[in-house]
Amino acid sequence: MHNMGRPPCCDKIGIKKGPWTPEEDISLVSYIQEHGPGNWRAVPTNTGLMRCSKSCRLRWTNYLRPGIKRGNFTEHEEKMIIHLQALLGNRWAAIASYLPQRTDNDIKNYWNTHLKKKLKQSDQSGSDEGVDHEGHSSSSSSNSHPKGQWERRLQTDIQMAKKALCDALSLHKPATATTTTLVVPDDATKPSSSSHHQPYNHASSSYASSYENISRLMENWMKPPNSTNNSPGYYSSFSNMVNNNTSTTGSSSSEGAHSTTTTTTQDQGFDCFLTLNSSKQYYGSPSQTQVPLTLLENWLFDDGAAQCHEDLMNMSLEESTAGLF
DNA sequence: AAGACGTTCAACCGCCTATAA
DNA sequence: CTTATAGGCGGTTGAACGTCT
Repeated sequence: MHNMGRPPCCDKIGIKKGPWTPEEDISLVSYIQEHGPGNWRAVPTNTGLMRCSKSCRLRWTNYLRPGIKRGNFTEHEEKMIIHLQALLGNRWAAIASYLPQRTDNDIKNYWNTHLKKKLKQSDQSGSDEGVDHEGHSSSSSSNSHPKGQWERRLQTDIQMAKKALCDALSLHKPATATTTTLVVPDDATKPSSSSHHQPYNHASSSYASSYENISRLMENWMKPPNSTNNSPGYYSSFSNMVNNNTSTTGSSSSEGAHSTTTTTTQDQGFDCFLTLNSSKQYYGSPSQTQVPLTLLENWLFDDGAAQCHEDLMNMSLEESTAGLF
């Protein structure tokens, strides 16, 4: 019956598309409350949602998942995105793994709508922060390189190794194990593990508290949206409520090896990042998260590192791979 | 006031990898 | 080993909204 071609991700017949309604959101959220995220294929069947599994997953990970922050990127976050994009290329999921409250989609959107433009402008005015821009030939991976995941990981690893080496050589900070930083991007490219293997039960209590908030949200949903708000008004209230009340949320995430366990006031994204290690408990490999943070701290907060980074970026991939293989 | 134009971002598409059968 | 499938990712789209003329 089935040909060799790519199988459809879901049965297209009768599948609803487009924006999610509050009712659908409630349905999805309450299902996940009970069963946890994952096994997305079963979600439409069990919830009665006329959505494909992918759509459900996307809706959850990019919008409904507790602990995500929307809009209002801080300067720190912006800088991080710029640096990480230069380092990792357009690997939004990997980048998002360093910004626990942000989704890859959000970061991608922010990059495309704000940062790209910004960087282009600063590029034209001749003032460059030492950041390699998207579209430049020295960019790590986004353009002319193969798109296979392992290749991208390899590239990232190489870049990280370069950076670690540079840090080690520059010696302007105590060398805190920067040489073992290669693990994270790899993990970050395998966020699925967080949703599949995450011990959901461990976080169930925090889930529960989250969903108490969600039920309160539902009350809000029943009210007419705030007139001053735009279409996502009820969603905003949802997000705010969740974010403001899930200080111990062990959110499940398919975005990366992270969760949010920190207090989430509006501008605490970066603090959150710095305390990320406190959240790794849900995802095993406890040592893996901490180390790259040290690295990142070095080069994100040390302006000198930008220059170093630029130097690294100017190294061609071929150079480095030639040495490695 | 209204139409044109620009921007934002939620959601979709199609490809990829991992894995189960 | 091959095939089928689920889940994940990045690129792209288009409706909604904002700003300009």
